[in-house]
Amino acid sequence: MEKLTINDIATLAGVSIATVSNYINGNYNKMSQKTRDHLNKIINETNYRPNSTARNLAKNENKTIGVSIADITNPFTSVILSGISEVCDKYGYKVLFTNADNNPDTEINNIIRLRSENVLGFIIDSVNPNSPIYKSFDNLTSVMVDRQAFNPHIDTIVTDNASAVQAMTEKMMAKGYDELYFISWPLDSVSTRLQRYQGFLAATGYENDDHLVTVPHRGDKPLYDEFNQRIKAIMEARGDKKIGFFTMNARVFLRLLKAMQICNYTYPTDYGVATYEEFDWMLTMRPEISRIKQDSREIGKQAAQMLHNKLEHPEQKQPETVIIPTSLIIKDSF
Amino acid sequence: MEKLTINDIATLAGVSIATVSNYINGNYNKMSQKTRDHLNKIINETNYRPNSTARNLAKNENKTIGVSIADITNPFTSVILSGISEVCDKYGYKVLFTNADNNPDTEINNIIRLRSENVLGFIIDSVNPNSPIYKSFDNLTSVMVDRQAFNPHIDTIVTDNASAVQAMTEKMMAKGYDELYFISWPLDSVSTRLQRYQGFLAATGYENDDHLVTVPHRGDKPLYDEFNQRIKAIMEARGDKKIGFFTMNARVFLRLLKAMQICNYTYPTDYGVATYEEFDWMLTMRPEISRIKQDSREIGKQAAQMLHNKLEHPEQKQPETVIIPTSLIIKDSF
DNA sequence: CTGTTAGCGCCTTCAT
DNA sequence: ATGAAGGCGCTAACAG
Repeated sequence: MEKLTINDIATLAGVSIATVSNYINGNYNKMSQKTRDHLNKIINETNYRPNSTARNLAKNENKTIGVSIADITNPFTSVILSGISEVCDKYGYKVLFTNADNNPDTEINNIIRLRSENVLGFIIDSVNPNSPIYKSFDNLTSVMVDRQAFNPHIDTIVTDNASAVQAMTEKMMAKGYDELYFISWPLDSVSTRLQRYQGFLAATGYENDDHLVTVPHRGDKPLYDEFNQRIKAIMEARGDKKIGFFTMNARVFLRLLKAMQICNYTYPTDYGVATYEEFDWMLTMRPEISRIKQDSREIGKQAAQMLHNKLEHPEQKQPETVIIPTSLIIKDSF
Repeated sequence: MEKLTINDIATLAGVSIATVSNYINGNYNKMSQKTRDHLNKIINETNYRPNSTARNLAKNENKTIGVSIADITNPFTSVILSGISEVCDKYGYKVLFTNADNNPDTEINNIIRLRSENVLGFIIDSVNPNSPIYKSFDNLTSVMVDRQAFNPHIDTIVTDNASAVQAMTEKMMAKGYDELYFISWPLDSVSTRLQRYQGFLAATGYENDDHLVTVPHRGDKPLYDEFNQRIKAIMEARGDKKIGFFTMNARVFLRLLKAMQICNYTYPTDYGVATYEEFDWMLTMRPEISRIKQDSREIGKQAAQMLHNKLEHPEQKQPETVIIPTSLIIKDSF
């Protein structure tokens, strides 16, 4: 079964390729009912599919957007992608997918490949939004998501980091905690981490980093033993101070919980806790966890919608930052 | 900044388009070092990118594979996608991504769109592998993943369902349980659910479905209240029989846990439990959960590898089922 | 080493 | 209502 071309169909049907082309494109008014039916029959029988590469070339358009994802195994990210995908479907964009596996170099390669595919636009969930490669990007054809560059020149959809954390931290403070700690991956220069930490600082008023605990790393490898020691030390030193922790995302939250279990501390008795991110599995924890819920699907949807708008109505503008609101869910974990 | 074509570059450089084409394709032996340098300079300055649509048309090849995902927000699935993506990168395939959001109709549309894109091959994580649309698929260009058709005519990569569950159930039986229940979404005709249930039946020897508990649904909506009642009834009727549960995936496991919490039962005292699937958040549960761990990344990788092999060496063969092994992790939850 | 030319499969005026 | 022909941007012989 060879690949059929428009020519084959034309000769099979005994018409010219122009007529077949018109049929394909729904210009039925340009042919008799008879040829229309005839073509319909032939095309069904032969199961002919026009070559979309040739179509794209001829029309000089390629309704494809490139999506560069930092780490698709992150549940938060996969929900973003579902939002992107939904909106792209709606507008008829194809989605060219790449995944960087959290590796900045892979990400750069992905971007380069996407570019050479002549995609119409980009949605980028970046490992490192400050990478020089984005300097060459055009705010007319790209949208970034989640992590933000220090000096963004591309529209970015982010979740509400700082003020949500600030609000949650204030709730904790209102419960009379003597000390609050912010637990995080190494801040490095990741905007989401920094912003969340800023919110924490704004609420607590701490003026140095004594209450910042990051999971130690050797290279890429987290050193959980050291982390556990650190937590243990903090707990043992607490005396009769009331002590609480805010974890910067769900994974860190799990690590904290684990560290606490090892030395037999339980919340909310021995310590209070709240976290950024919400997942299903939190629903079965007792007492329930206070948490900040973000609408990741909405992030994806807005990113795709915004890109669509820009592609339809190109207009050089100052880069914009859209903040998707979060919701505070307060339970009895502190 | 207009789109540059190979022609523009040729005139700019004062050479023919053939030379430019050769340069683009790395055939440097077909030109002098001088023109090579010259072209290099021009292309860098102009930031020229060859139009990949035109290239694909000219070479009549399109190194793209279409990926149809049932539900990308499922953590299990997103790991599969990461495996697919990794191997596709390695071989230089682009990934055209679609997501069905668990909707069979959306899935069919996605497949149709993918097809008209003239992708080289398909990897399909199907909502409904028995859909008639797959009848028209060719085992030369497609691989399915996870769920399996009753009468597969396409190679399928699945996880070890039946025998893993059987092994786990046998471990439970060895602990002297008087009754074991299999907790699941409605079996419908989903192969993974059926196979896991078969494993359960094989181990227990139950000859009817009295020990199958599915989460009741009204349409698409799960009726958790009814489910909770059902669990409660089972627990209250257990007398002093030792009773255990195997949950068919992590989400159902969470629902069972929740139902148990509502009536204040805890494992392993009041009941025993084990589940299919492993996720990070299980690590903090006390006692730890006995579980069946599947290597979903490997599923994705093998699917992509297999597709690649088929595309390179087309050969009509009987459809094959590849079973990726799982590992039993036995803890103190039963 | 470099240029000419005929396609790749389809679209789109412009005639008929 | 239908057909002929040029063109989309690039590749791949084949000449020179």
